[in-house]
Amino acid sequence: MEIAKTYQHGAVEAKWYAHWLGKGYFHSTPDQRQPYTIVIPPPNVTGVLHMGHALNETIQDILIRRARAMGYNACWVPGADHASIATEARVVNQLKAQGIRKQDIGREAFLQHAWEWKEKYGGIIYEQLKKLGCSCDWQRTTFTLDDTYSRAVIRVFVQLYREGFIYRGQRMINWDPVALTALSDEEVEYREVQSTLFYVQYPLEGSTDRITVATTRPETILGDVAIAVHPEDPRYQHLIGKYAYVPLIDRRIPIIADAYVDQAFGTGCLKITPAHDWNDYQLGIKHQLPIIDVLNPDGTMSAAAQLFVGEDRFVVRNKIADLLREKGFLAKTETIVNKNGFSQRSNAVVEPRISTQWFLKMKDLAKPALDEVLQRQIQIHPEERFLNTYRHWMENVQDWCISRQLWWGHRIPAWYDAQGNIYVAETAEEAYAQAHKAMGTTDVQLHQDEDVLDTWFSSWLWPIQVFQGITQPGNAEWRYYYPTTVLVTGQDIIFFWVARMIMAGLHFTGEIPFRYVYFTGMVRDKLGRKMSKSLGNSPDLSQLIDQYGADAVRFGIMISSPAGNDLLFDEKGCEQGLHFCNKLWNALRLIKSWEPRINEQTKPATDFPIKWFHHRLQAFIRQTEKDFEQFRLSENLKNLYTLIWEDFCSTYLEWMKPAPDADGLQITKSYFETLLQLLHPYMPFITEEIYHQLSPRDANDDLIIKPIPAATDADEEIVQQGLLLKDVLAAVRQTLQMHQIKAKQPYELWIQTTQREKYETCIPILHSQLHVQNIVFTDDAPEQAIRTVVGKDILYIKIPELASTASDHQKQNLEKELNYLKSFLQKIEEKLQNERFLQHAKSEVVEREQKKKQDTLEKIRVIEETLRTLS
RNA sequence: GGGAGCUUAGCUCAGUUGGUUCAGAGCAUCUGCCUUACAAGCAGAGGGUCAUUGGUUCGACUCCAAUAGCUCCCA
Repeated sequence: MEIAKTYQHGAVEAKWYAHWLGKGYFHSTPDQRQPYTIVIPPPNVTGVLHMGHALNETIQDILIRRARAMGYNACWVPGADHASIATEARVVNQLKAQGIRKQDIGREAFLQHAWEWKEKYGGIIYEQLKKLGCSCDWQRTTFTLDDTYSRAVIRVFVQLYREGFIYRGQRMINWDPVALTALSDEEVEYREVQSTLFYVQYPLEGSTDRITVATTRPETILGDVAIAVHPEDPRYQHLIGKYAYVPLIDRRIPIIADAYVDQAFGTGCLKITPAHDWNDYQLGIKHQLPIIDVLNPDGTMSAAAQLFVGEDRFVVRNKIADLLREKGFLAKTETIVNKNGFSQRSNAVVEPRISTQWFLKMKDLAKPALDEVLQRQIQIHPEERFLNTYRHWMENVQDWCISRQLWWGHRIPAWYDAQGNIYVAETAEEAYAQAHKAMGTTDVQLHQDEDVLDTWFSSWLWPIQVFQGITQPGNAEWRYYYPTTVLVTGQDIIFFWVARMIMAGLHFTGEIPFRYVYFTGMVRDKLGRKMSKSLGNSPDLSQLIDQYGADAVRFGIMISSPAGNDLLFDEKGCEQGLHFCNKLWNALRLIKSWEPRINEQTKPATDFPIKWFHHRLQAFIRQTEKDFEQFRLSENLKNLYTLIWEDFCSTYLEWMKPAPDADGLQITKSYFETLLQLLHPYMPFITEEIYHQLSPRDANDDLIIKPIPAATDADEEIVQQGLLLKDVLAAVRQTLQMHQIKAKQPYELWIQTTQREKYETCIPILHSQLHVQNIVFTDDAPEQAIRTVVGKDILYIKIPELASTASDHQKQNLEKELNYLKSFLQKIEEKLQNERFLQHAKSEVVEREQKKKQDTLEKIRVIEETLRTLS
């Protein structure tokens, strides 16, 4: 069969994905083997795959494919979360475009629209994962709003409520005035913005003086209830205990002292607005100040504000400033940079707001979750970077606001009676039963809480509930797959997800949810900027795959992403991947071209290449085992790339030319197969394709499931001999090139060495690689020859017409080398003469230094001799 | 303001227990090649005071401290 001259990725990738699926290779069921389990960090159902996902999912696929080939029962569970805020926002917008408001159609109808939306767009991300080659067990696809999953969420809510972890209370929370919902602390992003600092003068009671307060939020002065100064601030001692008037509305407020106030900021006077600022809220409680909420939920001014009622907070900010200026209360303004909180989902400026919400007490849940990690029951990679972050958050954890004022999500299973009593139960029937019992009558009307739960309150159960561990505790699948093996996720959701999954795992099952956590960095562009929609610097993944092929894209992503480091994505990497595919393809073409020629071949003159590559390969397989233990995927891929390109293609295959015999061909194919196996996790499609092109295969003989052989011991001696041979080849070629000797020009190679046996087996290779006429061993320098030095050996290139000279360049190089060796030697000698070194250093170290000294002396002798004959 | 991390070749990064046969890779650059697998290729070359300063040590890219610059997290 004729093999195409270039590799065509498109058709090949579609073909093999369908083949693997058809064979059921991705599907896992419990059996005798050890499980290797990964649960996908569920992407938003609203999402399309971006580069961050691509990095994440590629890593997971690499781990799962490797595990599958190492004989584990590999199970990768895919799925998505329902993304309350994001999805609801999409659906609301879609309805708005049709002139429909969600309040008008009601909860039921709205949810129907939302489900339709989910059916239509929710699967996009799965198709993209398939395109990328992800070997997920699609039969296990889970969605956080599935019926059973929802039951699990409700069940744990009820459990935690009964255990006293969940409470309902009025507290200050982060409010998203656009999405009209509470947010958790983690859903707020703080970013620097340019703001105006307004210096507002408050008239003092019983005086014509004024006190000046600096604020970036003049609209909130309408909610001011006090002015605070530092108790030791000499400027304001006389004012403590006095009263001032809020400009424009003339509210009489006290001037209080509190050490919290920063004397250096602004004027050293702080206005206190407990309803609209976290710190003011605390101060308000401490000093028993009233709370005046001047904002409506949508960020407009409330009736309590008295002025500008119903107008937006940002509009009012300017209007108030103008009015203050007009009335003479505005002393001055300056521009400053401060940090504002933004909603991760809607990007609205978050408003601190006092509101009644449901909270989960975190302290007692966090403690065991921290301990397990500190005791390394769960190992974080890379640890040095993220363990401290994890610990810090866990030690300072705040209660988690878990209610959201939305409809798309798990409705809070709490019912209220007319008196406001709360009944928390898994079903309405149970809630009624509770109410009947409590009230001693069946004449009760209950109303369920309107709010839903934070999306993360469902996804923290993910590793347990994808195996029904909550709804069917102790079931066989759960027992088999849980705890899962490794969680791969971005460092940005360490708190959202990782920490809470560990808490949930320990609390609900008594076991950790996974043994390893592998954190990836952020994907940035090649200039180091975060990828974002607004910058437009995020490449379209589908387009990238169409252009380069999924294998090349996976290669491009992995080749530059060491664990935990940010990945500076550059399309160049994909191009390199594409070239690599081409290289592999051509290796296939070469090997296949040998097939019809094996009969012509007699036994090769040396089996050194075969021996050498065998040991080289064994050493690599062993190293690979270590690399995967330490999640050093990028390094492993780099080394594999070099092994294939340099050692296999440029070295081994060249050394086997013009063609091997039948046995040699067989061995060559088996080497190639092993390389393909090692590469398969990174580049699944082309490796499977080449595997099948290389030899006819039985029906169930596919690379994806072919077990990777265990490494045998590598003979370091033979590996070294290969390196020597490579050095000799390079030295001769370099010398020829420097003397501008054409490749076809005949010459003789004389070798002066004390390790003749190392050369002898390789002479046929020297002949085939160097087009040398004759090779001889010598003990003396021949006449009329160019010299070059390899280690302790001297090579002479004899060309009758050329004088016995070296180029200046070559001399310089030798001199440079000599200087280096001499200073090297000096340092070794100093060391060996140093009493304290001999006393303190281990005996192996001293021996090694002595060996180094001998070797170096020998090399120096050789170079000096060469230089002498050159001059 | 509190905390963490980073700083090695033009760029992106390796360098695992301190001991110059380890200062390395890829990309980029330069030179020579259309050698019958591959020009998406082959064969070579150049390039670094390992941020700075001090300390520990017989010995520091590696450990410690300070300084500078960068990044991230938290408030």
